[in-house]
Amino acid sequence: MGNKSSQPYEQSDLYKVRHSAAHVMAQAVTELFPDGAAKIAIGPPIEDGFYYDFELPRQLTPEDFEAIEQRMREIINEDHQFNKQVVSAQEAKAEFKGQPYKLELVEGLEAGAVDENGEPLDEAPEISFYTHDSFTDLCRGPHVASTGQINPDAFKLMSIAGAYWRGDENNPQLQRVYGTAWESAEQLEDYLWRLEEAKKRDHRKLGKELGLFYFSDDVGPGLPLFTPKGEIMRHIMEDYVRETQTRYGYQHVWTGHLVKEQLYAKSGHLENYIESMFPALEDDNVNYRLKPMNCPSHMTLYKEMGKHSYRELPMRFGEFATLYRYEKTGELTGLTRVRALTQDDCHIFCTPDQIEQEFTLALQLIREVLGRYHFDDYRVDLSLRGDEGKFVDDPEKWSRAEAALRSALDKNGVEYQEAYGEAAFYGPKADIIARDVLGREWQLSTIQVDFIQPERLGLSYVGEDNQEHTPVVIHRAVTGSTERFMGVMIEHFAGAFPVWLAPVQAVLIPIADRHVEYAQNVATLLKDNGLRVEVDDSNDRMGGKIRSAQTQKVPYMLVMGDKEAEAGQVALRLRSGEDLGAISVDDFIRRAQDDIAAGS
RNA sequence: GCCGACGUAGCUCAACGGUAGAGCAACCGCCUUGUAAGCGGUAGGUUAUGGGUUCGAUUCCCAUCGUCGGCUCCA
Repeated sequence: MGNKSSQPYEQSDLYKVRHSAAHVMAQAVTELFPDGAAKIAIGPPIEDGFYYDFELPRQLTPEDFEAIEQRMREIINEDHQFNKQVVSAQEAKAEFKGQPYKLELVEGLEAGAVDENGEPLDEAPEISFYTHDSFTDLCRGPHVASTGQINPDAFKLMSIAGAYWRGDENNPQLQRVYGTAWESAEQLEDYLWRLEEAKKRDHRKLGKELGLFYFSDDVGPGLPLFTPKGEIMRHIMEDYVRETQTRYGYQHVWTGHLVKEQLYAKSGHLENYIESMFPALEDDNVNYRLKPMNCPSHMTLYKEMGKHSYRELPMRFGEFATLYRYEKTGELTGLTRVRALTQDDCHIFCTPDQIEQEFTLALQLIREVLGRYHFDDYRVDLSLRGDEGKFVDDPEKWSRAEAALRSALDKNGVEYQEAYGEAAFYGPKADIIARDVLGREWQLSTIQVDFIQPERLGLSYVGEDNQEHTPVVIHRAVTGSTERFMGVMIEHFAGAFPVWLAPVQAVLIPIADRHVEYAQNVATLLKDNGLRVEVDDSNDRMGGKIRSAQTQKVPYMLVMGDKEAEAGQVALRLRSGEDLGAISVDDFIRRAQDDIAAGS
C-alpha cells in the first residue's frame, strides 16, 4: 500500500478519494446506459485503487475507457458535494427500485444480518445514501467533501474483468471495472512505473529469456519443463533446504507418487478436495490417485514403522515430493500456480507438550532459509477456523490447536494478524508472508497444527504412563513449492540471482580465438573448485560476448586476452558493470567462494 | 470452471478479404577482436487446431485447445 502514515488505510484521505472515484465512475457508466439499463452492485476502494461491479446490456471494452474517464473528469471539475443522508429501509427500497443488487443489499441491512460482502454483522446498521450530482449510492462512506477533491490527473481506469456477485460462483457474473487513483499525478506515474517494473520482472518472461523453463501444449497446461539451467537451480534450492533441515534434526523420507484413494477417504482429503485431484487410475476395482499431498503417506509410514515410544518423539519427516493437483485451467499461472509441484513438506510427529518447541524450531529454520534468499521483511497470518464450511467438527481439539499456535507465536515474540475461516480443514495454521523488493507479498512458509488426521489414521505412541496416546502432527513447509518459489525468486531478484544460486556463475570471455584454449584451462580449474562456468567461444567480439552475458545476468565475466593468458590472470567484470581489472585465477576463486558463503 | 481479450518464424513484432515481412536468435563464410550488438550470406511459417461463409480467408463467423487480466478455489 502506498500510504506512508501509520494511520490505517481505511481512515486515510486516499481511501476516501478512491471510494469517491468509484462513485464518480459509477455515475459515468450509468449515464452511458440511460433509463436504468445499468444495474449497479458494489464499488469499494482496494489496494492502489477501486472497482465497481455492474450488470450492463453489453460488454464494456477498453475502448469505452476514454469516454468514461472524460465524463469522470467533467464530474470532478464540476465539484459536486457528497451529501450523506440516513434513510429508512423503506426509503432505500423506493430509491433503488429497479436495482436488484442494491435491493438485496438493503434487505440484508434491514435484516441486520449481513454487510455488503454477505458477512455477518453484530448489530443492525444504519442505512445511508451518499449523493453527488445526479448519482445516489447506498453507501456507508466515508467520502471526500466534493468531487473536486479527486485529482483529475491522478486516476486511470485499468481493466475490466468478470466477477461473481458477492464472490459466489453460483451467482450471476458481473462486469468489474478496475481503476487506480492517487493524490497526485506523480504518484499515479510512480504506480504505473511500478506496474511496468513488475512486468519486466515477470518470471514467465524472464524464465524464457534466461532459458530456465518452458510450458508445452504437448505436455499439458500447468506442467513445467525445466532446462538444464532451470534444473540446476531447482537442485540447488532443494539441496539447500535439505541440508538446512538435516542440520535442524529433520530426516527425509520417500513415499512415491501413487496412493490408494481409500487412504484419502480416511484422512478426509477426498471429500474436501476431490475436484482438485486428478481423476483416479483404476486397477481391478481399486482406485489409485496421483498424490496431491504427503500427509497421509507420511502418517502411514509412521504407523508402519512399528510401535513408537514417546522417547522417539519428535520425529520429523521431510520429503521433496512432486504432487499433482488438478487446478482449474483458469487458475494456472506460470510457475506460481501449476499442476505438478514439488513441496518441501515436513510432518513432525510430537506430543502435545512439544508443539511449542517444534514450532520454534520450524520458525528458526524458516527465518534462516528466507534470509538466505534475501527476504527479511515478512509478516505472519494466523488462520483460524470459520463458523461454517469444511472444518472438522471437534471444537475441543480446535481450541487446543489454536491455543498451542498462539502461545508458540507469543513465546517467539511474533506479531500476527488473525484470519478467520482461512484454516485447513484439519487445523489452524500460521502462514509466513514475505515482501519482495517491489513490496509485493508472497505467502511462502506455513506451519500447521493438526489434531485431527493423526487420530483418523490411527497413529499412536506409548507414553511415560505406558498408555497409548495420539501424537500431534505439525505440517510445515519452508519455501512452499520449488516451482512457485523459483518463480518468486526470479521476480524478487529480477533474474540477477545471488552467486550461490545463479545457474551460471561466470562466463569466460576469450578475446580472440587464440585465447580459447587458455579459457578452457581456466574453466576446468574453476569447475574443479565447484564453480558453474561457461566459455563463450562464439564468433562474437568481446563486446558482444559481454552483452550476452549481461543480458543473461551472469554474476562474473572473466575477460582474457594476451596479457591475462601470459600472467595466469583473468580480468573480472561484474554484472553491475564494474570493471575490477586483472586478478589471478586463485584470487578470483577466493572472491567467488567468499561471495557464495556470504550469500551475495 | 466462469467473464473478457488474445494466439502470425525459436523470440519480439508487422501486414490484412487477393496464396505472409522485419529485427534478434540459428546455420555458413569473412574479420581475430580489450569491457553492452563487426560485416556478408543462407535457411526458417499448412498464420494454434477443426469446421463454415466466400471466386478467394492469416484476415469474417462458429467450435476446440492454449495464453493473458480478473472471479472462484488453494490440502
